[in-house]
Amino acid sequence: MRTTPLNSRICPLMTPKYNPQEIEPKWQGKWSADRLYEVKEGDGRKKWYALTMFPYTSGDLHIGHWYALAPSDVHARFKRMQGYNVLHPIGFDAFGLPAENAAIKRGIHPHTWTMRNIENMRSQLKSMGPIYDWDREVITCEPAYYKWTQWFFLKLYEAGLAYRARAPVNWCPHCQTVLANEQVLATGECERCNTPVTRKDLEQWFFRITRYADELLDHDGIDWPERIKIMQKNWIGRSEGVEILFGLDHEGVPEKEIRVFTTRPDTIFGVTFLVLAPEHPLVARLTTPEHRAEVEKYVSASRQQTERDRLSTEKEKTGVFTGACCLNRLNGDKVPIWIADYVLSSYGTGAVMAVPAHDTRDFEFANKFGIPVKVVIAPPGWLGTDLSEAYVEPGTMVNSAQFNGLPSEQGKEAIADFISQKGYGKRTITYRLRDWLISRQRYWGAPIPMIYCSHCGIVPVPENDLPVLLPPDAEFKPTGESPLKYVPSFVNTACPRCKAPARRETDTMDTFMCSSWYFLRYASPHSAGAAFEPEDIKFWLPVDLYTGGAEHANMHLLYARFFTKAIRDMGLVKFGEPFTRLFNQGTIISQKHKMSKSRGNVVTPDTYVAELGADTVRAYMMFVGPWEQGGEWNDQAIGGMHRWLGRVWNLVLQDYQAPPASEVNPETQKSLRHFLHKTIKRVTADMEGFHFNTMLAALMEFTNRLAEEAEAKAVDRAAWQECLDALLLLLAPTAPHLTEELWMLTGHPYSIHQRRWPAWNEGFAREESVTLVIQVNGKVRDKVLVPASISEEDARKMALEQEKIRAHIGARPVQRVFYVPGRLVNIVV
RNA sequence: GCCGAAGUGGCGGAACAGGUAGACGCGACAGUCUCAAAAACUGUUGGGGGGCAACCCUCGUGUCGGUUCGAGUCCGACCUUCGGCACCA
Repeated sequence: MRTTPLNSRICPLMTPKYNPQEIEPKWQGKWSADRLYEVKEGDGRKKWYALTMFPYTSGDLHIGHWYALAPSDVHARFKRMQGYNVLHPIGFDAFGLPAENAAIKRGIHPHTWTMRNIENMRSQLKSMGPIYDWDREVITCEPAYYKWTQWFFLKLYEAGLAYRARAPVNWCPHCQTVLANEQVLATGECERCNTPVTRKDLEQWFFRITRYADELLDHDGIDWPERIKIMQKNWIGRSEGVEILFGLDHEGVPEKEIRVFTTRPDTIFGVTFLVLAPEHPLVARLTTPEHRAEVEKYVSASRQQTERDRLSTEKEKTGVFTGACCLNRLNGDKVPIWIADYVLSSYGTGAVMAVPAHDTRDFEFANKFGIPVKVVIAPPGWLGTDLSEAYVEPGTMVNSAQFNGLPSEQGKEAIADFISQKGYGKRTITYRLRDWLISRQRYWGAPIPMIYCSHCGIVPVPENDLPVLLPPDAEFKPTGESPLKYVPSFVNTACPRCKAPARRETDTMDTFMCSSWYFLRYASPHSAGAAFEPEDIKFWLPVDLYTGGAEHANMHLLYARFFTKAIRDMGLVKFGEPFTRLFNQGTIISQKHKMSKSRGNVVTPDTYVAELGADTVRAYMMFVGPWEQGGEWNDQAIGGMHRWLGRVWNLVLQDYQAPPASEVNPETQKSLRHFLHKTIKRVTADMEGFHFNTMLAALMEFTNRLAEEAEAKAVDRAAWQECLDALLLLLAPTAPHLTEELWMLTGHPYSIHQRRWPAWNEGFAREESVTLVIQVNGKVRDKVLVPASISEEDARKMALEQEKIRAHIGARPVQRVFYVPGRLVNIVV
């Protein structure tokens, strides 16, 4: 243990004080002037593309941003020191509603607001000391970028992956725009502003992401967290089942069938009614005159409901009878047709066959409206009595004609086959995933490059005319229609095909379109003639390591995968997965809660950087807990990190009093070397596994040991210096400024960040002696330091000879002895 | 309701692969320095009990069971917290 204060060893006049305020801007300036972090292709080094989800231009980086960005930077620096050619770029997700809302609220143009925010964020980012090559910065709202966003839209259109359709869509009354399904919360609220979302029938642009549903379910070959893969699988919601046609025979109704989708064809003999979604196109035609008033009332009421009300599972079932019936072709039953809002028009066929005996929802509905319940799957030991609740498990088929007696799992297949043979329906697969709605009725986004001509119909803007520029002079009235609609100079154009006057599409694109390809642009940020250069893509892509929050599982991460697969099929890239490895960092919380403006617990890094320095903030972020789990921001604890960096400073700069050769202790020297190599090994492994908290703990233990050695003065100068050099190199990714300064002050050539990561020698890292634990009946009774090479025989013998152990054994005979090499001996008596 | 992650000192967290629970840090307490305080540094710090003492005993990783020579770690049931999905037929 340390006995004398370190400070007493340091001459205050000779040694500079650790002053991050001075050294951090100094080195940042020098690195920038020297273009130390400039990224260039093809110098023979292996590439490493490490990407962090780029920030939205909200104006201020809070500590959550740093928690995403700083450890990524540390890891990228580590890879760089390992000899990789590292691309670790930064940019800004710059289109989006908040800019427009700010414009409305404060009278600033969204462009001004955004660019001002970027400037502020850029200087905040720079204060962190990252290895970003600012020449590769990408800003999605710049015409040079969104020109290519539009170009990709045209490519998707050409490929038949972009289409325009009228559909009931999610509408946010507050944002005054439509939203994609992924942007509506489970509560039915807008993901951005938490306003309950309503429904509107609108003609909108969609991307055919559903065409890739099966491929998106396949995560083979990519190293992603299980959790995210499961979230995507649930979201895509593939279910295999049967589409069954129920016969219709109604005067004046041309359709002779209703299509229903079911995953339980084994229950078809238990159908006692059919339910259509209120929006189902057949509703109006099938409803009989005496039920018309009631049905119309119900349809208009459900149309007005918010998504939240509509989807609430708490709510009691409602519905009305249409007066019409259809035919169950398997048993000739006449089946009454109801409408109810628990059936969704957007899933399956918008119609379900209701089997109250074997579906909880149908059971509830049948009970309420007095519809018969017919058991067709017998629960084990069933006596033919009425069910008190739906039986949804497998069982034995009954009341099902020729299928009686079959186990229901088998019956499922048998009936599916029977239905397809008879032409009553076919096997099919349904997905929960819907096509991606990308139109937005707002100003601050990339205009959809389409033109409507009264002669030629929908005509794409020719590639040569891109970009379709956003007019700077739009009014941002939130009217529910795109502000671009009211800019005549924008709207009015000539048809590219027939030259007649035509109108431009005035909706803009969902900003998730902008972020679906930004990772490609970083490879060729200045390419003017293309979205990217194939050879750059070939060199850098796919992204080796993508880090960011898990909240994007079903939005950005799904969209980007779809986009990549789509352009792969166009032949633009050769890979189908953009991000080979994904890592999700946890959330940093403060005062036990997630940081939020409303709670007033948002921590801003700037004040800590100003007070303690960026190195302290970087290191502290990584010390609060495992990166994937997040951690708690603690104002006290960060002081501890600053103290430790100060101790490193003093330790490195102190004048080590090496002993004369005769007083050097070879044992200590050896043991210190072992500690050093063990530390290099630990730190390397922790870096590789993103275990930054334990990596720093290992470095702290190492500095504690060095402080002891500074007192003991038993190792020679070379050994001491070797330890200090390694300490600085191991700490360089975490505290780039401090280590650069100390590297210089200890007489090394600039720059530490161009040095190689230290290597360990396995022979030195290996333990020479181990503490052998001796247990009696599983309880630790003694510990003995033994050579690591001790033989099993010796260990057993030695254990039984220990005085304390003999005392514990007493007169009892030894029954068994367990030996775990290098760990313990357990004596059972 | 379903899916996923996690429950360890006063606090954040360590513990590879079933083998010393509590590394590292914060806080607290005591001390050094100081007129004093702050800062810095040094020491102690899971609970209970015993010993003049180096130490010793005992309980202890959300709860209850189980497997094992041995369980924070594996198995079963449950409780709590946090994420995601939720009338998806």
